[in-house]
Amino acid sequence: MDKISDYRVLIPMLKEERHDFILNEVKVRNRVLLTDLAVKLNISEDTVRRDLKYLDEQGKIKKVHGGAISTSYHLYTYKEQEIYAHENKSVIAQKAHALLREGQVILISGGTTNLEFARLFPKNIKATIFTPSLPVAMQLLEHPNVQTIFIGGRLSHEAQIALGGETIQTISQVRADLCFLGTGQLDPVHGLTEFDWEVVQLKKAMILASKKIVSLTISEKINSIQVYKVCDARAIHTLITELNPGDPFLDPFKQLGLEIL
Amino acid sequence: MDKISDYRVLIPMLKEERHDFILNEVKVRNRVLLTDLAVKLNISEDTVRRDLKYLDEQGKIKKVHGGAISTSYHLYTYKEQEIYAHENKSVIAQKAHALLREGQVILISGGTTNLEFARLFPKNIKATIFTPSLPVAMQLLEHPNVQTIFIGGRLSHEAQIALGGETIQTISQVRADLCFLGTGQLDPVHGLTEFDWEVVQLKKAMILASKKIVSLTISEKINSIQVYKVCDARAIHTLITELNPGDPFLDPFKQLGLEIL
DNA sequence: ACTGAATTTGCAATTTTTTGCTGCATTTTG
DNA sequence: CAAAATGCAGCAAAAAATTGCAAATTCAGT
Repeated sequence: MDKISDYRVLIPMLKEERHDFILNEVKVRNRVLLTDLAVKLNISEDTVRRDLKYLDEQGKIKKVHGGAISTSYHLYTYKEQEIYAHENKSVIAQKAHALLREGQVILISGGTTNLEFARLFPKNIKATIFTPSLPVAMQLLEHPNVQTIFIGGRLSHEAQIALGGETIQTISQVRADLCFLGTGQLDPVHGLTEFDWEVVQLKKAMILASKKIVSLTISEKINSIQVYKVCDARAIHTLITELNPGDPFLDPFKQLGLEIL
Repeated sequence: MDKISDYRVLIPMLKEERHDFILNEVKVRNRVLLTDLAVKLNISEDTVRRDLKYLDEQGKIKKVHGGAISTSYHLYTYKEQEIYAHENKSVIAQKAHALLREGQVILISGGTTNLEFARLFPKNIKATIFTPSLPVAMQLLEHPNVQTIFIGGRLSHEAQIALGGETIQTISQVRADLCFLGTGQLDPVHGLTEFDWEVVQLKKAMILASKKIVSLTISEKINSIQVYKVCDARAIHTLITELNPGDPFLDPFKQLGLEIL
């Protein structure tokens, strides 16, 4: 992020570029502060104000006192309990874009980080995505280039995902290039763990069905343990957190041979 | 971890964000204390008071001494204002309650009327419900007594339902007591018709899988025709509209032997 | 390359909005 | 009934928005 903003300070942006940048910021963060934008874009607050006003008139964003918020944000019930963690999850979701290739078959499990990943999935990449998560599927329907296949079965009220024998049976018939695995708890020694036995079975099946396992994990879930084990940490090929890849906090996983992004 | 919590405190919230936050709090716990909100949002109680006053004037919450409570549970929950002819659909959904019995196995297709039916499904009735509709499934998850089973498959971007061979295959394995069929167009002579061939296949499968077919139909969809035929009007056992059962408009269906509610 | 119009951008002065505070009225609670 | 808690109105400081204007930039047409 720092790299990018430095770059931005030196080169003045065209109006259209600014607009795109602002729209992206709003999309990713759901809200932006006017002052932040002025600093990031290295232009006066007045210009930002004018940009926001224009984008508001276009209906692209909603301008409010002190900044702007996403218009689509209110529509669907997207309960974002912890605002701070949401920022991190957006960062993680965007890092994960680096792994995507045209035409991949992808498995995505549940969880709010994966939901964020689904929301921010690049609009221009074609992919076939299997998921047992209701909210993830809902998000993916917003992406015209994504072929979404819901893995059916008995739905869990709390987790809002399909669970049970039929679901696992269906997953076993899939061959995916990538699997984005939601993280319960992650520990270098005890691996990936969960508190729900059925979720463990589901995730095991997803791992078996995929060539490459990616774990999107906010750092606060690292170094904690739950009762049931899904897999060893080694079974995860790529670990993506909101931290800098060089952060010593992640060293134990690096030593296990995981790719860190 | 300290970093994160400090970070949260330092970021000022926009007024609209606070409003969203408060609405969500009210929705989740039905009541909120003014002092709690002031602490959580890290602003003065006066500001919270003003926020609550504003939201009260908007009718979103009810302000009471020392905090606020939820007005009625269904105000902020869904985009129900956007559902066309919502009033009528609510009436229809409630009439349909008369058909429900404890422990039934039920099939529900897509459509906004069925969505409304799912939303208003009696909280106290136990049932097992199969559906290929994403929004319907989401609504059903709010009902603890309902076992929801999603019929998976390739998802249609527009209709937000699962379609295709796998979906139909799964439906064919179900034996349901009741099937609530969303209506494309309904005509006494030409029967139930749709403009999407795949949806037709899906509905045919649902009809085969159910003992009794119920059609929830707003009256304006009656006496119009589309290209593909799902079934004869006679195949429908019970027709529920927003009209009075004795309305002469419904006579043609009565003569065909349909039960009218 | 030069001109001149149109657009864009930044600046300063003014207005509006937001927010916290003080003092006082009102309600709740023991 | 009295003490504590809550609500309310007005006020002032800070932040943000608006307005008018001038400098800078872009760009078409010579």
